[in-house]
Amino acid sequence: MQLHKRDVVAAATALLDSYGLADLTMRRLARELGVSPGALYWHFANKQELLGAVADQILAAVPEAAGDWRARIEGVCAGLRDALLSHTDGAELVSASFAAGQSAVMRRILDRLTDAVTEAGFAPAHAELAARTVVYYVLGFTVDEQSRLQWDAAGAELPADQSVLDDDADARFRFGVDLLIDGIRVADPSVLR
Amino acid sequence: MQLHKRDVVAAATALLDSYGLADLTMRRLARELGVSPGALYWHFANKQELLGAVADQILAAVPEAAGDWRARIEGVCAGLRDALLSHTDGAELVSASFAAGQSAVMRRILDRLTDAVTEAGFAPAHAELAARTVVYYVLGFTVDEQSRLQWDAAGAELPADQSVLDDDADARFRFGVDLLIDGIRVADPSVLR
DNA sequence: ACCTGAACACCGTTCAAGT
DNA sequence: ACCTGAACACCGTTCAAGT
Repeated sequence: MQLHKRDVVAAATALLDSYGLADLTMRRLARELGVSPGALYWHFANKQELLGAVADQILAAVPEAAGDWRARIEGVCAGLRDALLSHTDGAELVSASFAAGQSAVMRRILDRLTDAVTEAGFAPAHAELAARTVVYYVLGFTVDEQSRLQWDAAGAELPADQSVLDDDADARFRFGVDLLIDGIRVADPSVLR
Repeated sequence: MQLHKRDVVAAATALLDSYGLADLTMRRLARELGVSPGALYWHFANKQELLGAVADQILAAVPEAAGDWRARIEGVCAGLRDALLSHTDGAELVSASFAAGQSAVMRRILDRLTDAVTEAGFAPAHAELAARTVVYYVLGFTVDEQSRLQWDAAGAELPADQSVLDDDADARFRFGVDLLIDGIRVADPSVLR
């Protein structure tokens, strides 16, 4: 039967979860699907475009956030991080696809953050810059966190050292988000507080 | 004559500047140096380690920054961005090497930023988190900026559209840095204003 | 329209053997 | 100690030809 885009993306996501980004190759994916490597190029222009589709599938799990601008920023950040952490190398893949301009969903998330910052009182151009700063933080933090997590999971068997207060990754993550929110709160001239 | 680490790094940097990161391969580098590919593995454990050495060479141009904590953060950020922009794909290379933990100089830059944030009144653990946030911003912004710059340089010949106020990249960059500095200023409980 | 087969032009890494 | 030669096990992408 025919090969459809969604089957390809589903198989790619399965490959990612089982073996990681380095083993997500066009040839291996084709083998898994029982087709020749060339077949994939009927459905996707190149590997970047396919990875962008996988990134968008991962990001589909990020929920809409409600509340005031502050709560919405916090919600989007937490949801984004959770989505990235639930797939092997998810942060690295989405980060690369975003940088390559291949993730439509990431752009929508950026727009939602821009809206929230606009509500905080920023002019549109400045709001997008602030929203980008938030995205860079979430991606950078989570790429880092996930690489440590995956390194620890392979072998290392937790050294159980300074891992009581220090490794509360959630709290560390929120600390950075709050720093950015504080910056947004005071940087805007129209808000006194 | 013998091959030395610094010759290898110099040739790699030249290759990067001329053809970009995608064409900086172990085989091509060996060809350029007139040795067999295997020779490189006597001097470097693997490609990641070699790229880390190239990243550190690029980062050697980042100057020490003086002044109060605020001026030092601004100085390091500006110096870092300048260093990245002066090599083809410099931001992407350094970003990847930092994420892979292969850049010793990037860790020192992080330490300098941590010192500055500590001087602003943060406890060490929080200071490093804030410093990381700054690094994620500079890397994210500059990867983005450079990919657009290089895309425009190839062909596109400037559309000359909304590129008067909007594309003042320096100002856009400083806006984000200031946002972070504002966040650092207010997030700390011991500093009033 | 959709896919195969086969090719093109490469990769990173290893390692016995040489000097 | 330092490097060669050759191999191993792959890559992404293209494209005539088939159905």
